Amino acid sequence: MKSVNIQDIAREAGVGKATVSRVINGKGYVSRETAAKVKAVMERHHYQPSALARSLSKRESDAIGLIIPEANNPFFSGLLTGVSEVLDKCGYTLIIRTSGNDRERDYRALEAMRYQRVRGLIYVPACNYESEQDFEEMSSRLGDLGGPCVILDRPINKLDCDCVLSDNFSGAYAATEALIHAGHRAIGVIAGNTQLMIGRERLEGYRKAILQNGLTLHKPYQITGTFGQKEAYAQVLALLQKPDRPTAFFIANNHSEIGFLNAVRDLRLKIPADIAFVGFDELPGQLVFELPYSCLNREVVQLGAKAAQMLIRRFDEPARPAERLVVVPRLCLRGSEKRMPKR
Amino acid sequence: MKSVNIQDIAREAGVGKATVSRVINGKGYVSRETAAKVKAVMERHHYQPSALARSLSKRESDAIGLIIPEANNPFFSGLLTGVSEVLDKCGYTLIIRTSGNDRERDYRALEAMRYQRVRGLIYVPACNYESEQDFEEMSSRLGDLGGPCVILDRPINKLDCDCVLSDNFSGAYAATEALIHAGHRAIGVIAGNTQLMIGRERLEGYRKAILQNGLTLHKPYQITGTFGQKEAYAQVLALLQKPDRPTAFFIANNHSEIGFLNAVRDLRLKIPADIAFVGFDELPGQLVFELPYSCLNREVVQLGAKAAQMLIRRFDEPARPAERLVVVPRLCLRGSEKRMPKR
DNA sequence: TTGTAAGCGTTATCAC
DNA sequence: GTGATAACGCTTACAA
Repeated sequence: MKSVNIQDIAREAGVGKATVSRVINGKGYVSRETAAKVKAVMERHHYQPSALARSLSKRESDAIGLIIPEANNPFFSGLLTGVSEVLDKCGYTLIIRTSGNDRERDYRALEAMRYQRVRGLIYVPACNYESEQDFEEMSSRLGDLGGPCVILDRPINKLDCDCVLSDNFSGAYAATEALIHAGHRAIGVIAGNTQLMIGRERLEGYRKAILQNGLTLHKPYQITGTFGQKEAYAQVLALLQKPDRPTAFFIANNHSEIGFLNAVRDLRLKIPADIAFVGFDELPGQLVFELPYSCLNREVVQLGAKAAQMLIRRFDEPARPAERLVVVPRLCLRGSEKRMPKR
Repeated sequence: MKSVNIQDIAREAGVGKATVSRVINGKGYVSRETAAKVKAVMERHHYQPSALARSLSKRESDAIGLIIPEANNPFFSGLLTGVSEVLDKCGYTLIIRTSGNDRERDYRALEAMRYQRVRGLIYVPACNYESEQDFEEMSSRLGDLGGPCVILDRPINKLDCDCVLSDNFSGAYAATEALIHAGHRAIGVIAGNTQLMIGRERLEGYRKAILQNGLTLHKPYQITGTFGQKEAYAQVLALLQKPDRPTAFFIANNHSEIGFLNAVRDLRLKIPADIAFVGFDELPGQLVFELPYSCLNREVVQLGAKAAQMLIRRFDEPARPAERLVVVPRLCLRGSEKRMPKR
């Protein structure tokens, strides 16, 4: 890591390093000629100041941390894209870390960010840290960070902090209602991970829509606590083989949706003739194959961009009360929600 | 960015900061009791040293840069995942930046990495920098970086530098040969971006396979220079409507494959009965939908992990000759390559 | 308008 | 074993 430093430049230009610093930062008085001379020397040596030294000296880094559960998931890589675009544009540096949805790794990621003295953090927590103890722990850790934080996608209750969230409840409500409006009466739900708050919110949206529309909740139609594709597959397969199976499903997440689709395929059912549904988020490749699957659509890249903007804004107005942006997912009906006349 | 520093700890523990430093780094002599005392104070204050100061002092940062064209693409987010896993495990910090396949942004990314004084760089270039001038420019910039670099996926000719590449030629050759072995004689190619070397290598693999197997190259069957889905769509649509159309295609990349599939769908052709193919890389969602599309499969996450390992290894052995890892894509035949008897 | 010098939070080199 | 002290490369008063 040996390279020319400000001192070298100063010496060669025959000025003091303060002057070079002024030139670099374009502030403070410095005469036209001196500036030109210094610039020439800098160019000649391809001089690039050290962010390390600069941050240390200014007591303020230009690095921003991003913690996401996984990079290899279209939702999170969409967030990353949005964040990255904004930060690039604004001249910040992006430090990224994944938690694998694991609490310990999440803590380690937080510590790594503190170690790097990030100016701020954009954070998709591995879980919601709901118990009193977990919450305290998390509050303390976020406090130790020493900079602002924007919580993204997965809320942490009671945390007085900027956040960018989805309105999971409304989304689920709208999706379920779309099925009702299409004429369905027997509607099931595949709720996904109800350990996560977003999972529970979606389940509640479904329930509310059912009840508000004069239908009744039917326990066996509610597949909850399925965390992955496999579990969803098995449970959907079982439910669909019963005589009084639902005619439609609201499917609260991607993984479950894939399990569902596999089950439907194995049972040789037709969508939507035999079974209808509305999902949450586009499936990877759904647009590629132009499949007529209805879903709740979130502008994922936008979500990430918003979070980054919010964080940057917070740098300028540290005292402004915490902001809470809740984005309502857009319902995209493409046909899979339809109720077909009995054949 | 105000937090307790090594001085505060030293004062409170009643020792010198050198001692605290020794405790932090676990090297140098320090008595059991002193160490315990210091550790207690550090814990009490949640003390975390500053990577900034540490790097500056050691003249060596633990940040590693990653430059990729886009984050929102399964191939690159797979690389990112692999890189990230290895770096996390080895205690490095990951700084990421995207180029959008744009040369200027690529340069800016490189500069950002230098600014941050990354210890090393993992780099998927925006293009191959093939002209003499571009090459010189790039060499110089990589040299200025002051640390080792691993080139990933897209080679830069003549650059004496570690790299992790795919054997595009062999892959294309194998894919084309699979079509030949399946009984096809009229085989086309959709070569994608022949501006990029990987595009040309794939085209060459196709050509060699055709010739080596006693077939002849037919110009109209070779769709080259298509950069995206739209162009591929239009050209495939045109070609497939000709009377002497190919019975099969080797499709050199994802975007082209999507264009191809759309054209095939719009012409109501059946795969593989009417038209067969083998693609390069899995399509996003291909596995989800369990589509029987044959392709060349690269262990993407592995590729990223390999690059990271190679970089880290280079830190320890700076003098070792440049390493060049060329991974041969694995051919996955799932049915779309078949030649069906004439109906 | 410019230079000097005192930090910023570490590590590393010495003496003790 | 331990503690001053001088780097590291930069910014920022403060003088000049």
